[in-house]
Amino acid sequence: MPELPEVETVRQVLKRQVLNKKIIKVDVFYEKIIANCSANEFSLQLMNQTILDVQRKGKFLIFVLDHGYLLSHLRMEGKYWFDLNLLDKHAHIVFYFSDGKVLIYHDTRKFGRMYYFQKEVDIHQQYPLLNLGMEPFEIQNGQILFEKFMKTKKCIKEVLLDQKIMAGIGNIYADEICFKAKIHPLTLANKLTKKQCETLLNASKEILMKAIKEGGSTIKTYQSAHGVDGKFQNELMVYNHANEPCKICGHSIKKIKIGGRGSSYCPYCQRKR
DNA sequence: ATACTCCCCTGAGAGC
DNA sequence: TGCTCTCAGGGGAGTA
Repeated sequence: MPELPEVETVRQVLKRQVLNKKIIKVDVFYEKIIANCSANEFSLQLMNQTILDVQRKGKFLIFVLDHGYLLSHLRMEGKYWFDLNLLDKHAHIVFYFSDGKVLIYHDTRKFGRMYYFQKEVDIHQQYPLLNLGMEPFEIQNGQILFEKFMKTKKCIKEVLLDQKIMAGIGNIYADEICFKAKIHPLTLANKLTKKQCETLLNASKEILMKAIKEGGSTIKTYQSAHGVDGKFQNELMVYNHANEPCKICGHSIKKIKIGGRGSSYCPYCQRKR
């Protein structure tokens, strides 16, 4: 669920809540969340380590510890809570700190994944970060996108969701970016002009920045922290607005399936060319 | 390399 | 009430 703006919001919340805390115990109730080692080893490795920083790359959270790194991908429903009273059957991992505080990983659909790496490894050269493309903010100009798009046969909506090409964009923001750039989501990426690539890149940066500023989008159950709603859902132009009039032109927002994902767009503002 | 299809999970809401 | 179906901010494996 969470995309770059939501993960960034979670990162900021985490940084306030767990920075410099020392882990004294880790309970893993659902082992498959731990992707690259056993739950036992995971707990053992984390014990007695202090959280020195919380970083982010794309949709991955990176807990920097004194002897290693903990990577966390929230996928669709992953979230972090800080109150032991909120423990329920969907709380899969609990970190206990030396000051008596806790960090709970909660994930209704159990899609989220965590990875532990020793400090010696360069995590950016290691799966799963290895294949991540640059974030829109790191891309200087549309020319760079244009060149990447030349090499694919996919439509722009699928390309925006491909983390290898650009990292951080998910289904909500992909639709919003296409709308802002006035590009039909089924347009083949290799047919986009350099000017459109420039527009698309700028739209990506603007929308993601604005969303971060607003604390992300709170749709359905998702919250950056328990009881904390984002505000960007109020700014959404097409996502979650199927069959409603377009806020710009009044035509009805359409919803179709692209690559198995629901895709909303305005058939008038985003005419195919 | 790319296109499919299916899978991992649970819950909400629609339709009957 | 209860069943069945579809859908959901993601990503990966297996197969042609």
